[in-house]
Parts: sequence; C-alpha cells; structure tokens
Amino acid sequence: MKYSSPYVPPTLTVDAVIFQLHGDKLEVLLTQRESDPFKGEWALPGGYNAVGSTTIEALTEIVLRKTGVDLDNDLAYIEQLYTFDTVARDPRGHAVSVTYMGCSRAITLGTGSQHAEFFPVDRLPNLAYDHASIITYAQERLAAKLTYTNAVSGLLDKKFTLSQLQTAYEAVMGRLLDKRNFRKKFLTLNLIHETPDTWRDGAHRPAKLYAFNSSSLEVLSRSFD
Amino acid sequence: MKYSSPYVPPTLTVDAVIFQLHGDKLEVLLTQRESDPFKGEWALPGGYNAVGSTTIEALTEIVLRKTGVDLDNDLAYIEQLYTFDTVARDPRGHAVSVTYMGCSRAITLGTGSQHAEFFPVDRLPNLAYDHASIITYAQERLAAKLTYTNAVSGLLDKKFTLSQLQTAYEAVMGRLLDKRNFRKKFLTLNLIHETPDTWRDGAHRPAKLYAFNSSSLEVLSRSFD
DNA sequence: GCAAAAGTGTTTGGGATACACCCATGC
DNA sequence: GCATGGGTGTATCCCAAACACTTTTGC
Repeated sequence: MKYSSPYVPPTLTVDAVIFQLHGDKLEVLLTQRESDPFKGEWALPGGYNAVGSTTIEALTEIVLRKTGVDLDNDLAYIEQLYTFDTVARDPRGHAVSVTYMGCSRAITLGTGSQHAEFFPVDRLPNLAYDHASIITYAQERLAAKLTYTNAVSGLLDKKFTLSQLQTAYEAVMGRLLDKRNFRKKFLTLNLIHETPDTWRDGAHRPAKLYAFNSSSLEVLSRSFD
Repeated sequence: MKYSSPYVPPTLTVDAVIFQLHGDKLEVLLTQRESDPFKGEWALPGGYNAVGSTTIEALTEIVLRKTGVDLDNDLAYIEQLYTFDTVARDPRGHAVSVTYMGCSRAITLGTGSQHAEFFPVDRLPNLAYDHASIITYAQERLAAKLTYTNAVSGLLDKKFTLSQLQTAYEAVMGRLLDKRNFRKKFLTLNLIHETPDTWRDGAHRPAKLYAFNSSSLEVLSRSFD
C-alpha cells in the first residue's frame, strides 16, 4: 500500500458456477461474451460489483439479466466458492472476482437468453479468462460437498428414484458405484423417505419415488463414499 | 449495478487469522487499533488492498508492518478463508474483506510490535468489526482441516512428541482424545516417522521425538477424527 | 520410593466392500 | 416371452471405540 498516493481499489467482479444435472451428465451454465475482451468466447455469467451491493446481490442481478436464471428462486443451493485475484487475470486491468457455486434442478432457459447455455463439464468450449480453472475448482468442491452433506438434493427434483440419486453421485464423482451398497448406505443415513408415488418410464418395473426429509443443507452423521 | 453512473468499486481489504499453539491453548494474533473506528479495540491484523497488489501480497506487507510476523517465513501454512462483504460491516462505508487463515509454529513477537499479541481463542477481548465471527469461522475450518489433512504439522515444531501432537488436536477440536487409539491411528497413517532424538522435560520418562515425512499439505488416505 | 508423563494390546461392534439373482412392467 | 431397469442379502475385513497397567525418569 502506498501512503503517498490516494487509495484506489481494484475492480470487484462476481462470477457464478451454476451446475445442473441433465440425464447422467453434469452441466454448467455459460454465457457467450458480446464484447471484448474475449468477444464471442464463452464465460461464466458474471460482471461488476459496485459499491453498495453485496456480492450475492450483484451476482443475482447480473445472472438474471444475462441468462434468465434467478438465483433466489431457481437454485436449490448456492455458496461462496473462492476469490480469485491474480493481477493479470483480466487483460483490462486488475480485477478481483468473488465466485459462487450453486446447484439447480433442471432448468429450461428462457427465450430471452439465446447467449446462455448449459454445457456438459466434460465437453466445455474454450473459456475466457481463468474460467476453466474456476469450473474445475467448483467441481472438486461440489464432489467433496456430496460426501459430507445432503447437497445432492439440489441437483434432483423434489421426488426422485434411487437410481437417479445414484446417477447424480456418479456424474459428480466421475466414477461408478455399486447399486446395492449405495442404496443400503444412503437409506441408513436417514436423509430421505419413501413417497407413495412411483415413476414409470418404459418397459420395466416402476421405481419408488423418494424425497429428502430436509430441504436445507445438512452435514451427514458419517461421510459418504 | 447502475449503468447511468460511472462504476465505483467497494473498498477492498484483507485480514489474517493466524493461529499458534501455546502449551495446550490455541491462540490467535490480534492488533490493537490505533485510530478510529474502534480505536483501542483489538482486531485481526489487516488493511487496505490497493490496485496492483494481490490479496496475499497486500496482506503480507500489512501483517509484517503491524505485527512483525512474516507470512512468507514465519508461517507453516496459509490459505484463503472467505470473503466477507456485508455492506454495513465497516462503519466508514462498504468494504469487502478477503480473509486468510494460517498456522504458525510458536512465534516470539518482535519488540517493534507492542500493539500485537496472541490471545487464547477461548479468552478473546472485545473485537472490532465482525472479527469475532471471522475467528469462529476460521477455527471451524481449521478443525475440519485437521481431520482430512496433515495441517496439524503447521502448529508443531519440526520435531515433536506424540503427546504434543495429541494436545494440538485436542486444542483445535476442543475435546479430549483417547491416548492409545490416537497413537495407533496416527502411526498407521504413515505421515510421521521416529527420529533418534528424545525430549526430556522433568521428572518422568523422556519422550521419543517424531517428524512429519512431508512438509507440504497432504490429504489423508482416511479421514481423522 | 514416589510423583509424573510415556508407552503399550485386546476385545467388540459397525460399517465398507464385494458379489448375483429375482421382480415388475411394456411390447 | 423377452428385454429393460428396479429391487434385494450375505460374508468378509478393517477400522473405531472402549478400556488399565507398566516403564522411565527426577527428585
């Protein structure tokens, strides 16, 4: 800090890594940049945070405007991820970005957002800034989160089958799990209960639908995996 | 974000939560504020982050100047903790604070730092700003970190006894552990090795000294607790 | 010899892992 | 009747937890 010059803060920006599950693929929400730098490339939805707004307020406004996704209503869950502050990460000058990670149940993007799209995390386009590494970091955090909390509920519908639950874990963790062990263990955690409903989906036995007991984020009594 | 007015970022500040172990107490480094707001009260060491400096660069400079502690050389370990951004947290105006948490081996504070002191975390003075809740959050993070990494090495001397190791865990976790189970488990993790040296300390059997195999942060094969 | 911390093993219960077949449905 | 995904149980191993006495030293 220089005492001899007046204090000038860096630019403050916010960015969101928003995941959803589509079939058996984990996807992330991106927007296409409309202007330089990185015009035409894909990037995480984000923008400037001016004085007077908290990071989450600024982010909510920006993501809604750029993608049509409403963090307050469309997301099951959001948390602060990390603050990236490498001086050179934005070619326009020193910008510090506070990033958030969230999970949404499957969303259909509104028509007003032709420049926003979900991409599978294993088939991302070229990304602007350091956003590729931010996504990798978010995915690691999400995988860790699934092992010690009920965060997976944020990726599923209110009612879901045990196979869908297992698929969600497999998509985030990136590996296959044993069906019998998975069910036995998850049911003994007492996080979910059966509902009277069933899920019919083609030429096979219908599946029981389950629901989470709690809709808020809870820490597991013993960690998963 | 207002389009009609030029972009003005909030103030950016940095703060450090630096822990050390003193006997069987976990302590945290505080400085006494020399000016308003909160003049005379204790606070985490921190200050302004101007454009051009990364948060960790700014923090290193500030902590060295205010407390004499050199983050680069005196700390075994430091990591970003969280970014606090409530608009009202600083009475002078909207300030966003990027906080860091670190562990130091027992430090003797230099003479130039009569306004810096380590306080036991269970006997803190009144704290300025929202610093009390930041310390609580940091302590939770540190406790979690000890369960799945070798971070405890940052709180101990290079060579240490198994009793000192157990005391470190007990101080951070806030509960007592069984001596035989603790030793059995920790030794099977293959993180530490015996040294030829012993520690003599009064009228009782001397203790073997151990050392960590790796000085960098590693994730445990199975989590501790 | 005595006070004080270091050091050491066994038993038991629960959860993790590995593994293969029957069930209900649509066509 | 057959293809498709839903649903279920057992045996083994390893780890967590509970628990008390002997050893080495300084005085």
